[in-house]
Amino acid sequence: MLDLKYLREEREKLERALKNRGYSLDILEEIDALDKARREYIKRANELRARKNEISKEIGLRKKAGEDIGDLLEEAKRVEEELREVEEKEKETDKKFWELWAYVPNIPHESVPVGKDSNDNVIVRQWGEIREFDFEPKPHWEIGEMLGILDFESAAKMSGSRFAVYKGLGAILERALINFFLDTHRKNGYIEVFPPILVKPESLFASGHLPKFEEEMYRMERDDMYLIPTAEVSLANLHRDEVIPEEKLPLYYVAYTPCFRREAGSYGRDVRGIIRVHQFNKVELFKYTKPEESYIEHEKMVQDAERILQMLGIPYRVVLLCTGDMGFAAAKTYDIEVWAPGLNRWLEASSVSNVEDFQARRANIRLRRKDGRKEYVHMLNGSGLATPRVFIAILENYQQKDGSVVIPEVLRDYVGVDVIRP
RNA sequence: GGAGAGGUGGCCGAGCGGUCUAAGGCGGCGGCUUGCUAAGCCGUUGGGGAGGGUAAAACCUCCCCCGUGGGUUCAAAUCCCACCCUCUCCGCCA
Repeated sequence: MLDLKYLREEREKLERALKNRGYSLDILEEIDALDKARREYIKRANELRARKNEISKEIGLRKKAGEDIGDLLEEAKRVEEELREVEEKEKETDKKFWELWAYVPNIPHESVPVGKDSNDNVIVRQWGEIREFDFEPKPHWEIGEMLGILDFESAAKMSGSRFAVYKGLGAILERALINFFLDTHRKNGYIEVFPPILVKPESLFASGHLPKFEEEMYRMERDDMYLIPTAEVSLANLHRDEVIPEEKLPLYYVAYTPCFRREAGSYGRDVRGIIRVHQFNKVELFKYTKPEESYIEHEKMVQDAERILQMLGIPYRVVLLCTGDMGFAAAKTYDIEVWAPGLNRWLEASSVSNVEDFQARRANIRLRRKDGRKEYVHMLNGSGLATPRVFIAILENYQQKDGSVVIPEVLRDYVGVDVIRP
């Protein structure tokens, strides 16, 4: 949620931001009108309540003195009547106003390129040698099935499409990745957290996933709980309604969780393999920072995620998303894409965003300056990393002509073997 | 799932229909005193909103907030209803 100053005082900035993101400006008129109306109602209601308080106080005094209070009771009735009317309108207007305001996305940072869609994203850097194959590299699902470490048939039987069963060394490799990610980030100063993955709607509102992305999530109707689409949700709620002393910032967190996504609206896309599945594992990085430090911390977070891929020897590129391609809550986002030779394409393995104070305002998380002043903190999130895409990259980049897959050196202690053979 | 207890300011804790503008304590901050330290004394100390004020602050006025939402009343922390959360015990289960 944005600061209301953008609506009231810095309207041009807001309009430019919406335009650059490809949003229509139409709702702004309505929001603006609602804001003005609601303030009028607040003003009138406050006046009436003030009078009401006066009357009550005077009744108390007069009663004690044994005087007549008939005229006051009458006035009180009139005031009460008008107050009810005004309060009702106020409530209604207020509700509509905040509903609409909650749909307004974050303002992109000035360093974000203006653009329409992913074609306008900017490749910032690329790392690693793209391997030349002396045979036709296979897609990961073929490798995985051939090695007996991925089983899509059984997965479809128990859960339907877009699920995978990891077996044997496949299961071990998956677990190895999670542990390797967690261990590495922990050594870089992140506090490890294992949060709930079933959360209340308020938590999703705070992280910015509700109300806009209801369709993307699995909901437990009986208890009105949701399965998290990312650990960002849990980590963004870790300090909800808290005031953090500035000397405690920045706070670094890392969490492994399963993530659940309905993938509504992507029917028929990436249906094979584990590119796009309903349930996957992800290690998430999260930071709470002072506003003046968030962009430095953002760069550092990207590098923390990149380091993992360097250690694994997987070629990747860092992409700066343009205004039209960024997520709702983000002010600036870098994607890290890994090279998948079997698919002959780049796959997003991480998305690292600075949401500035957008979530902090929704979650009410502030910092206390040394002089006692309070400000909203800046919050950052980034995958570090999502396992399926890395799993794919390992299988496809490290595949050998005989169908075996070499395990990257840093993972060998975790997996227990150097090569997965047919 | 059953039974019970409880949710009040940063924390502890009183209050049970009208100076609650929430006692008192602890903590924090400022000061005084004290040759140091401990202690003592005085003062101060919540959040949100609307309006005014300012270059921006400071500041001023009013309103709301005692778990949440309703209700009763001229008047609610206090009475009534519903819900949420926490804790204890029992049952069931991983």
